[in-house]
Formats: sequence, structure tokens, C-alpha cells
Amino acid sequence: MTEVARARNRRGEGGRLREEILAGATELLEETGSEDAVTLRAVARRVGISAPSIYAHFPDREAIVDAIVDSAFDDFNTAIYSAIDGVTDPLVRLRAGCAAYLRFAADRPNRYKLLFDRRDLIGPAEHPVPPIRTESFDWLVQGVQACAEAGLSQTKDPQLDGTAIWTALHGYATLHARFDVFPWPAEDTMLDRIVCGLADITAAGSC
Amino acid sequence: MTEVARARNRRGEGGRLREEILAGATELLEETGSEDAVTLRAVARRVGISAPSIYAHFPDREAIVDAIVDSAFDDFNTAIYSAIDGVTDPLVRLRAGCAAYLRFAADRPNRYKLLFDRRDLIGPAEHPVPPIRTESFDWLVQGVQACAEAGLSQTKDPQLDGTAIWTALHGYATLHARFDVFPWPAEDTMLDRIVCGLADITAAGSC
DNA sequence: TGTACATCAGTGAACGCGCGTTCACTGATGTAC
DNA sequence: TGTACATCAGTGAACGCGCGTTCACTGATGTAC
Repeated sequence: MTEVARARNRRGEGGRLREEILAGATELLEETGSEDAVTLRAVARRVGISAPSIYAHFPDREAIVDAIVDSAFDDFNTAIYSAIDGVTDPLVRLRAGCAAYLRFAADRPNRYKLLFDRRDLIGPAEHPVPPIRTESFDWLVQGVQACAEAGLSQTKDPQLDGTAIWTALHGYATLHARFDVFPWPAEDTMLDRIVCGLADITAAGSC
Repeated sequence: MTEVARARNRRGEGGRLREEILAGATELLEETGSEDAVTLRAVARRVGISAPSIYAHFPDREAIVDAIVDSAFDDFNTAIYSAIDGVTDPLVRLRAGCAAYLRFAADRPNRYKLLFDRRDLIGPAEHPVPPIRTESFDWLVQGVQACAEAGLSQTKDPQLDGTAIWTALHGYATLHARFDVFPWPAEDTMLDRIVCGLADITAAGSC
């Protein structure tokens, strides 16, 4: 790791360390895939500071992880919305969003895991699950709706179908990342199957 | 917890402690939902023995968790196969299996999590992911196939569709357990949507 | 039937570790006069 | 322009904790004679 002494920030720039702490903690989380790896001491080692210095910027350990989760949600939403931005054909748009979803999960599995796959499913609930950030989901329902309006889908319930697509994408993303050995179909094939099957797509072409 | 002194096993019955250790560890895992909660000391406290006694029955901490995972897979497979046993109508059988899948996950979320949702997606891989136990999966592909042979499904690829259904079931099971707050559709509705959409069911009735 | 003894099922103390957190502190940087 | 001083950005030692693991041990149970 970083053994070189780190230059102290200048006066008034102490806030920089906050960014360095977050960056170090994020690296740790992405490399190890474990929230437990984000200890104050490990973060401090990575950043090149002493552990108590962190208290000037975060009240406790959990606050660091929370901050990372927030920025992970932002990244995730940006990835999806920039993939569908400007795409007008509803079916192409829906597929592009789903493809971006899977790409994000495949490229940064540990970051994705942080969003929907965190610990304590039931657990002691000391830290209750934050309300799900639904902007990660709205584009999906709207996408199904748009396909229906364009006559490309026979959906009877866009909310239901959007939810079903979400669960399938999530299930595929997590299982695929976890079980390399399984004989997975090609990602595009899987994507077509999920979107066409669950959004009731009737158009010709890939479906 | 158990404060009463535990009676020592009689000669030749030392093996009993192995079962007590497994039972205690399983309780711990199901109550907390965290593999980290299964420490040798916590298990020992629960069972009412001293921590070093565990070494007579398990070489290390990880061996306990591994043993629990094995028995969780057995439970899971039993739950599904006993639900479809004797059901001859292919579509009813497929739905019954999927329903049993979701019921297992809903009733024992932390046990389910142990099967497909364990830690270290990528991680340091000190303990490589065990090969997936595919008997948990075969019934699904065979179920789709049977529907196709009975003229109930238009599937073009039972393996693909079975995989897709698996991912959707898994995604639904984990997300539903995790986000109570989300406006989930009724479980039956979701189940129909997944099975009918992804297995290309053409039959009248619930689809 | 009685007793010496081997064995089995555990125990208790101790080790070194990494952790979160606290506390009193240091020393460079900038500012007031 | 020079200097005393306040402030800011951190440090280093220490605390108590729970952990996995080791080690030498104990004392009840059963067995051989």
C-alpha cells in the first residue's frame, strides 16, 4: 500500500481528506466485496493517515458506508439514464436501459451489490434498510408503458411487468456474478428473453 | 440464553455434540442472517459448552458454515421435490415447484440466502464458491420441457427459459425479502407473470 | 464383587490479533498588530 | 517588516472488546483383572 508520508492539507483545505477517505473506502469495498473490510483502520492505512483523523469527517464507521452507498446509487442511475438518453424508439430504449443495468452489474459487481444486495436481510436491524431509491426503477415501468402505447407490447399491467423485469435483471446479475461455472446463455440472449417475455413484446425482430 | 449447566454426553456419545453445535450455529445464522455471527465463541455460548470443545468436531470455523450450507441445500431440494411429487399436469407441476421455491425463500429468508446469496461475489476468494448444486435447477428445465411436450408452451429453448425463470424467482425472492416498503404485487400474481411470460405459456386459464 | 486404570468428553487460562473509540498532544500555517 | 499567537490538520498511545486457536489439564465413565 501507500507507504510514503502523505502531505498534510493546507489550511482551509482539510475537507479534502473527506474525499480521500471516501475514495479509499470505495476502493476497499470494490476490491474485497465486503462491507466488513471497510474498517476505520483499514481505510486510514489506505489513505495514509492515522485512524482517529477520520473522526473529523465522519461520526462513525457506518457513516462512511452510507456515503458510499449514496454515491453508488448516483453512479448507477447515471449509467442507466445516459444509456437511454435520446433514444426514442420505445423498445430499443427499454432494451438499452436493461443492457446498461446488466453492464453496470457485470463491470462493477461489488458496487452493484451495495445497492440491492446488502447484508442483514432480516438480522438485528440495528440499521434499518433505507427506503429504496425508486428513480432506479421508474424508467423501467415507463419503458414498458411506452412500448404498450406504441403498440409494441400487449402488457396488461406495466407496473407488474416492470417489477418482473427488475427482479429478473437483478437475479441474473447476482447469480451470474456469483456462479461462473453455471452454463449461462449469452447475455444478449438472456436480455431478449427477459424483456420480450416479461414485457409481452409482440414486435417482430429480436423477439 | 442457556445458563444451565449442560450435561456431559456419555461415553461413545460424544458425537452428539456435533449435532448440537450444528443446531446452535444454524439458529444463530437464521436469527441474525449474518455468517459473521457464527463465531466459535457464540456457538459455544449458545450450546452451553466451552469454545475449544468445538475443535473435537470441526477443524475450523468455516467447516461449520459449510456443513450448514449442505443441509440447507438438502432442505431446499426436499421442499421443492415434495411439492411437485405426484403432480402430473405439467403446468400445475411447474407452478407448484416455483411456488415452493418462493415459499421456502419467504419462510426462511436467511436460510435461502445461504444457498445463492452468500458473500464474496468477487472478494479475495480464500474460499472459492462451491460448484452450484444443479439438482436445485433441473426440475425447472424439465418442467418447461414437459409443458412444451404437452402443447402448453411455445418455448424455443427450455434450458434458456428455465434459467430465466430461475433468475426471476431468485431476484424476486431476495428483493422482496429485502425491501418491504416497495409496492410488491401479490406473490401469486408475480408467480404467474414469471412462469407464463418466461416459459412462453399459451394455455388459457391463469395465464 | 472390588479396585486400579485407560479413555473419553470436555474445561479454563492464555496467546496475539484487529477492531472502534477516547484523549491529550503537536507542529505547521496563517493572521493581527 | 517582524513577531507573537490562534487555529487548523492531524498524531500516537492507550482503553477494552471479541475473536480463533493452543495448551495443559480434569474428572466422570467404563473396563480389565
